[in-house]
Amino acid sequence: MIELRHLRTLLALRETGSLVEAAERVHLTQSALSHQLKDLESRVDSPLFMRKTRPVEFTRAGLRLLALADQILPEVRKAERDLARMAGTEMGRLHMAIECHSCFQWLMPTVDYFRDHWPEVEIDIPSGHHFDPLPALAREQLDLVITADPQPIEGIHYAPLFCYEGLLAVARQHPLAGQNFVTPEALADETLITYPVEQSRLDVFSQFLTPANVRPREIRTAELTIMMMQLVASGRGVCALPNWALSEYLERDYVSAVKLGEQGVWSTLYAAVREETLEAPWMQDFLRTAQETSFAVLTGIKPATRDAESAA
Amino acid sequence: MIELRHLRTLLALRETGSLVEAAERVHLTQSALSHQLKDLESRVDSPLFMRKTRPVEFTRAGLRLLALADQILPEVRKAERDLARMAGTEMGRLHMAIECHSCFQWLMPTVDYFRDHWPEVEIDIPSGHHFDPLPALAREQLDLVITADPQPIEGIHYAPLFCYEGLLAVARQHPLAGQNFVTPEALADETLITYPVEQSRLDVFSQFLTPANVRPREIRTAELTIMMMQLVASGRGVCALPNWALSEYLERDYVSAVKLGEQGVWSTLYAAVREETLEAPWMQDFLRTAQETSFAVLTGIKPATRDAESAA
DNA sequence: CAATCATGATGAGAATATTTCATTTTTAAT
DNA sequence: ATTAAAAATGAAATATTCTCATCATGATTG
Repeated sequence: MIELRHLRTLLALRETGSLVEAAERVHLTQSALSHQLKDLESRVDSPLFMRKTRPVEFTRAGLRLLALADQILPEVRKAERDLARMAGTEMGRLHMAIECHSCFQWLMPTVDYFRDHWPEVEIDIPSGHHFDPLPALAREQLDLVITADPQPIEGIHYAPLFCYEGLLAVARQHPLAGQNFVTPEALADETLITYPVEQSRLDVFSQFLTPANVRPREIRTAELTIMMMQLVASGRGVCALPNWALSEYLERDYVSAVKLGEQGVWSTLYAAVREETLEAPWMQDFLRTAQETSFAVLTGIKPATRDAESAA
Repeated sequence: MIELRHLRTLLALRETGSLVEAAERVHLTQSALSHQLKDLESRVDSPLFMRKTRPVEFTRAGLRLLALADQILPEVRKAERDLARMAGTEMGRLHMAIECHSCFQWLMPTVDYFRDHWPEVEIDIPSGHHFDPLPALAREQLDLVITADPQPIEGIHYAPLFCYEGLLAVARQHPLAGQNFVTPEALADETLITYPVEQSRLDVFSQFLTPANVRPREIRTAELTIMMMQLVASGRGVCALPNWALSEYLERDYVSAVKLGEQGVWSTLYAAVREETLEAPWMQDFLRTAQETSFAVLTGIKPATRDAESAA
């Protein structure tokens, strides 16, 4: 007999494209998933997907099960929500901090969904906090932190959301436009536009400029992505942003983008939560929604793994 | 996390009204079900039903889960059907014998459903067989037998369908009409109308008249229930039929009905199948459909799940 | 072209979860 | 009250699911 567990696994597999990552998402080992899927295949007496392709490719049987999963798992979630509400356990608090400034773009739909469906949970993104988010999380001043820099802290769980590449946005007529990639040194004579946060929190610095010991000629800050784009488009500077944050401007040929170094600069975003709150049904729901939403945002670009991207 | 197993159990519990019977239906012990439900209640953190009433009464949380079950289990079954078809395993044969003559009433919808959804399975109700059905089942001449008299035979599984009471239909003006119950002796002067089958297969004889060593004055036979009803209504005899077969005539005050003896005469109908064929997905589907349909007939409820499906 | 690396498969044993058995408690009926 | 049926319970048995360690495979790279 098919069980919901199997359907959840298949969804994770479709979203991640590999057993290893799917396993991480459902909190199991790769081995467990391999066994589970083999068992499922014997139950339905058909292969479900091909393992030799990246990302995995589903068979007709696999697609049929995915369709079932898409159809019923949301209903199951709805029911779980209703039940959690009936249980009448006092609902929690969800105060978030977001280290990655561009994340508002895909986080806001998740927050909206959440406000609709868990009205009892007090949701907030306190701005202008001066404390370090991760310790504040451990101290229970925060309940969730979106971060690209997971530090192992006792009692903190990091749920991976997705992987993205940082690109350098430049004006279309800029000499760097059209290059395969830029070297750190090439930025020494540029004006770099960033969000107004510490440099150590910006991937361009921590993963690109600082290791090469380069500083840009000038640094300007802007609050909003659209403002950065205007500055870049008019040739008043360059800026580094996640691929998905740039995609809409690239499609409209508003700016150009170049890889940062030959390998590119990659990060994985995590949602950090305390292990106790991880169990709460609303937290589970939030994380799954966040993962799905981010997946949806990214699918316009490509599957979220580093290898898949750099291969392309 | 909720699993499909839990939903299937809850459905069985609603249909049977007690743990003992629900357990039988899902092929588990009463103890297992008690544990499983307690576990489920702790997962959703609410009681699901009251055990002190017969039949059990569901709480709001229990009803919510039942609604979920009604919604998604039919979809799961559809998927399983599609998968069985994709697996391309050769499809079986379903030749049935029906010992209980009135059963055609509720069996026909099941057969129709089945023909639509498992066109590959060769379904047939060979009539006019002269052999004993149960041995013929063991001999693989038949694949399913509807019977009220389960004899333990090696390799034969009896899936209980439902329990019913045999009632005596009499004319509205008949002296027995209105009595609380009839004694076997009261039938010694009556004309008894039966289906044209061996007396040993009729509950009135095997459970009522024969133990009291009484024979009715005369015995007439009729092929169809409606014909029996006409004879009874016009005072030309009495006849014993299952409560559910009589209900439509009782509602229209066409005839009256009396209990057979103080305790009544009760039987359970079983679907007998060979253990090997029990596993086949189409057989599972047939049995579940038969159980649901018979349940629906008994409660007078049209099963919503079937409607939804046949609409699609 | 070997060496490396990542992915997925596999077998054995560990850890969980589920089920049964034997028994007790509870409830309803006489 | 007494009894019979139903449900709960604890412990043991069983089944299942998972992890660990390891291996095979294929791709990538120097």
